[in-house]
Amino acid sequence: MSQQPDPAAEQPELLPGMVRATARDARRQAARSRQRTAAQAPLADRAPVAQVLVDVPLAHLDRPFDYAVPASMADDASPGVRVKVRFAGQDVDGYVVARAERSDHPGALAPLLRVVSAEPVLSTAVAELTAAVAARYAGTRSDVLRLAVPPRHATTEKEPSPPAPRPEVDLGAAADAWADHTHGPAFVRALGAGGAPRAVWSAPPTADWAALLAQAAAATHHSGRGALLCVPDGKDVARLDAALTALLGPGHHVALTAESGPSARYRDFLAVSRGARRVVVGTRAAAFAPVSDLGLVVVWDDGDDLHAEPRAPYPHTREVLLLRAEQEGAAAIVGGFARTVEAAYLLESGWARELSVDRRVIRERVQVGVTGASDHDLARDVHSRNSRMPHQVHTTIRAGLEIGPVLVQTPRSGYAAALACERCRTPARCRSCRGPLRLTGVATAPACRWCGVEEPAWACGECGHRGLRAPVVGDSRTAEELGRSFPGVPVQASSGDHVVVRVGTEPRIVVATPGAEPVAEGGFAAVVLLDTWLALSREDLRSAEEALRRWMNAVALLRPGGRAVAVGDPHHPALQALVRWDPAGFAARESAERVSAHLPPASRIASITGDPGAVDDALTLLSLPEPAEVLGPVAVGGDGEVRAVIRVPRAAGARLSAALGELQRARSSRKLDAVRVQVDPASM
DNA sequence: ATGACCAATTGA
DNA sequence: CAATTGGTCATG
Repeated sequence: MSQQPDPAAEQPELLPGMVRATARDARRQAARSRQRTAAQAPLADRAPVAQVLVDVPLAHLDRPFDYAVPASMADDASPGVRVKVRFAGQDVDGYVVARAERSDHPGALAPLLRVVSAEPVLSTAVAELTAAVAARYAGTRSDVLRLAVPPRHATTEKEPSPPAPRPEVDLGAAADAWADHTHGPAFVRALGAGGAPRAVWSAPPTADWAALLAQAAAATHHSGRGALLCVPDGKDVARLDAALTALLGPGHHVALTAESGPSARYRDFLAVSRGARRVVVGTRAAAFAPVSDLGLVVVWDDGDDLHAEPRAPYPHTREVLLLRAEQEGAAAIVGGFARTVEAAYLLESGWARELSVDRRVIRERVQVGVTGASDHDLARDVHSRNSRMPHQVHTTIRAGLEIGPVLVQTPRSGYAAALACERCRTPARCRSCRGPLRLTGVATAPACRWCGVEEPAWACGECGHRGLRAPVVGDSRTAEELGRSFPGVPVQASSGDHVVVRVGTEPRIVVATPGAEPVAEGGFAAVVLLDTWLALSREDLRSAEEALRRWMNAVALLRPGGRAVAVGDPHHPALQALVRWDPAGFAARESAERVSAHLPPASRIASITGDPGAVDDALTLLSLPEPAEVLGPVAVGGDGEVRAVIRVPRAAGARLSAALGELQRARSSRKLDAVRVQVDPASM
């Protein structure tokens, strides 16, 4: 034991802070001797120190603390178990992350109060993952842990998790299923041989994506490793669940969804954490599932905003899974019918390879056309059904009904609040600030959403027309109109809380909002996309990417040989990409545009939101990496809050996250007003 | 968060 | 001079 030299003895001229530090040392010394004299229960013979992550919401306390392990808890207090400890005078919950022979802590250690349960619920891999996710999103580990570990359910914990039967996987059949994809069979064989290939998968229209992913999971299972597949919603979980059951039989996999209650949720979690189930499918919450010996992660349709966690620190499923793939050496598939710019970036950076089907093959499978409202129709009747549903829509539906069911996709009602010119569909904008106009009430004048100026005498800047069109054409009205046009044909609506999951082969019309499209047995005979201009008029960075994703997801439901028609502007790049079925080209172009506009994923951005004073303090406290740009702060929402946006080149992304984490720790220890920090916010 | 501690400030 | 308030630091 070497004695620390007393700084006061060597440096006569002291800063005031150092004097305080000496006083602090004296206090600490006193506390130490007090504890040393306290009566102690016998400690564990081996590894008497437990490193514990305590569940406190403070950023600057977000690290493990050492505790003494009483002999009575020596066996139970293993890494991953829940414990109760005394912390800052309070009894708090925590997780043991490791056991050690000794501690770096200079003082005496407080003992663990209690091992809540000997069930190890936090695996080493997931513990490391939560650290990486917290660092990446400048959040606290305790917030991430709440997303990763479900609440305990004591009665469920007593039940055993029956082990899965030995799987029988036909690796050859799995490779064959992917035969029409370039490199597909090789990819699947690599999974089966224990490899960790990484792919961005552009699924071709009509593909049974769930069956293909099930084959990939089965091949991974064959290699003795686990697989984790995350999809946007419960409907997709059900579809993948069914595909896995069909392929592996029951008892090999588990489906985790938000719908199941706390007991079922914990039971399924335990089946995974105990290693009784190695194939897991679920929604975004499943991204943290403690799959043992993880061999493959899959995110399907990563552009769907359901993959963005709405709770702090707002992690995205794709990012969580890609972190896992890196940390656990697993293979990865980022798949979808459409392609996000983030997926395109994975290819550009060489992190992943492309899995796709030759475009010539795709064009043989489905035909996609665009039809605009003809000038003739517009001139005759601007309000008419004809301009919204041109002649070609009716012929496509009629031809489709000869063969089977027809899907009509219509944007969600109230989906875009912006108004547009009734005649030429140009979005209506404020004359003073160019902001979008909206209606605040039924009998009021349109007003600007940005500056609030009213425009009672608005006229279209493009065509001079004075009529405005409110974009509220609900799916029920569309269904009504179609019912009149096709008498005798059953018309079904699928949207919101009335989602139709499956339809059969018999002719019918299904009117669905994006994301609520049913799957048709054998595929739809025809697909119609209405009001495409509406999705494109949205005020968002990703509106074109998002629109194309929704259209492709609908068109993909066609049967081979099916036809689709979209009503819209044939010159719009998103519709051209749809017609050519070119998700790769579109994403690459968007990606290039983002690079030149310094937007993600080429840049990393973060937002700081809160009261003006708090945001100001935060920006002062923040030591930004070079180079960085601060935009704002600007007012956001009606409650007096402001938001500042920080932008750095992607290479400085990790340093930005670190600086923001440092900011949160400094802020929390100095009791400054809270600000909300979001790294890569889902929407701006 | 919560508490301990110290220094500066206030009031009689 | 004591009582009160505010800032800083630590939490094992």
